Amino acid sequence: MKKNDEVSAVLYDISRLLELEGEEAYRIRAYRKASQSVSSLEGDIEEYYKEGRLRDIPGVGPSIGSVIEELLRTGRSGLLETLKKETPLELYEVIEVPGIGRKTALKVHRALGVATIEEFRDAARSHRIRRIKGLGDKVEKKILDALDRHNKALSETRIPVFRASAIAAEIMGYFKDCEGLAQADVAGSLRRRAPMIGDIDIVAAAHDPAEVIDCFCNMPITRIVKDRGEHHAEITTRYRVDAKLKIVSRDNYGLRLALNTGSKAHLRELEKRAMARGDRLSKEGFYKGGEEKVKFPREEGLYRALGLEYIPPELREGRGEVDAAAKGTLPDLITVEDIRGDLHVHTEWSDGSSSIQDMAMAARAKGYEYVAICDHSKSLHIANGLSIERLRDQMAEIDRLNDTLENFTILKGSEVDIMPDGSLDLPDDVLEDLDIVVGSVHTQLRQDADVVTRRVINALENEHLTILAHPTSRILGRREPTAIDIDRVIEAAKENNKVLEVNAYPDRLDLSDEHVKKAMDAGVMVSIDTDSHGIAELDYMEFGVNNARRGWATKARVLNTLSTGALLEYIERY
DNA sequence: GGCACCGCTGCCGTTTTTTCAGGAAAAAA
Repeated sequence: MKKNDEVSAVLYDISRLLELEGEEAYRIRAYRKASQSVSSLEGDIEEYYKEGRLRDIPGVGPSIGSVIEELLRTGRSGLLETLKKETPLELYEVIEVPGIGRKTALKVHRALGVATIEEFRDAARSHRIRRIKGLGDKVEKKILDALDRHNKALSETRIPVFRASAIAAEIMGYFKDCEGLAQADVAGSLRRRAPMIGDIDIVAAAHDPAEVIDCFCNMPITRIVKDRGEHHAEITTRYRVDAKLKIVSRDNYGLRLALNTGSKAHLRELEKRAMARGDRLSKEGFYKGGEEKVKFPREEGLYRALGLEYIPPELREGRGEVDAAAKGTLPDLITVEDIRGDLHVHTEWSDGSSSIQDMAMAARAKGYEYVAICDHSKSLHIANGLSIERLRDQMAEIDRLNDTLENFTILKGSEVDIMPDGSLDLPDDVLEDLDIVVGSVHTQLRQDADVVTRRVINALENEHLTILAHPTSRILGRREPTAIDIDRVIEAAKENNKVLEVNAYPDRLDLSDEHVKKAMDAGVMVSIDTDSHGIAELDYMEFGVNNARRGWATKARVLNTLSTGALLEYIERY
């Protein structure tokens, strides 16, 4: 298999150098695709070569085929070597930094001979970049800021929860075939459904611990076994995320699961609670009256012993959940089953990939009563935003489709851009003909706090707007939220009876859990919507609901738990 | 540069605005 990786790496390097040179995009993409294809190849590429089947590999044609052939025959690539003479490969790392483009990087490289990220940083710090013709102090500062942000991003080793969930599901799938296993659960921050996950914690009980450890260390996704003991193991997966397994006793499984689920702040609260009741809870276990050791096969028993309602994992963040559980005032959390429709989805009319009808059918198949088609409005050109005329056509199309549907309603909506001045991208006479208006900020994301806050509040004061979508515009791990003052936004939503979205798109989760909590505390409604751009993405709902649960959201405060009639009435009223 | 589906070809992601610098890069879904 090593040869496959080697070939894949060479093809990838070629694609990067071609990109640096400004080669035609499709040629770059062809090499990249071939690289990907070779790396995910099941068989040995040398076998393909020997059998003359290289071109059976998807993305490999005559040209790339001969590059691979040369590589396997001589161990070298003439094309790669020629390209390397022109441009150093390290320069590619610079253009990968968001905010520094290819031409700027090349210009700096040619003027100063610098190539690595460190050299660029030095060049910017010593003000050598501002002296290059065509660049100035502003660009120099931009480069420095971009490199700083990049540095911060590199030290972030966590991954978004939806990716961690998929990896954990894969691990649990392998466990099914492990005979020595009695029981296993995901624990840690993933069980709490935190937005970003550092590593995947798994707690298991075993008939045969050695076999289970073996099983874990020999999974197909295991790349490196970092640590291995009689009752624990730690691996790095091929997704570069670590997974830890702890084998615990069956009779105290519940307590161990709770201790391994955390959070630290939550456990500290539990320990304090135990102490106040004359008991003791620690890593060693639970001691009734400080002396008698009590075991809990199930978590519920532990919480009961502490005189608490059972606290769902999503709430275990030390944000007052233990007090609430003691008083019996924990929120009755929203569940996926409570959701009756999706109020923010796209179709092929703008930048989605499915038709209106397919989105409607898929939504109905999920058991929903309604779906709101909210394609982009005219100003968002990159997303193929709808002109007023096309929007009118779409509304007519939805009317036609609704006539054919029973027990399901397609709502006419728009994800209308909130313009930099706070006005909406559609005139009132269009807005009032829509069933639902979802407003979003997509441009000018770097406005000052006061400007962007006023902008959004202005939109919230528009009588036609129903929902404010992804209120902070954050993209997990990639883009910081806008400088918006969320407290003022929540206040304005309250005053104007507007709904704030919990965008379920997995790298948005916006509102954040903390912001959802603020909205709940303020008595503001939220709507959990997927922002789907195709039928498969309707399944993102689960991540939005999990995120809302972390923010203590209850069914009563989630707009899209309403029936179609109640929903339309609600929109009409406010 | 690869590929699909027939011919010697066209498609593969796109378009506009903002920003910095004086034409061009970067950002937005």
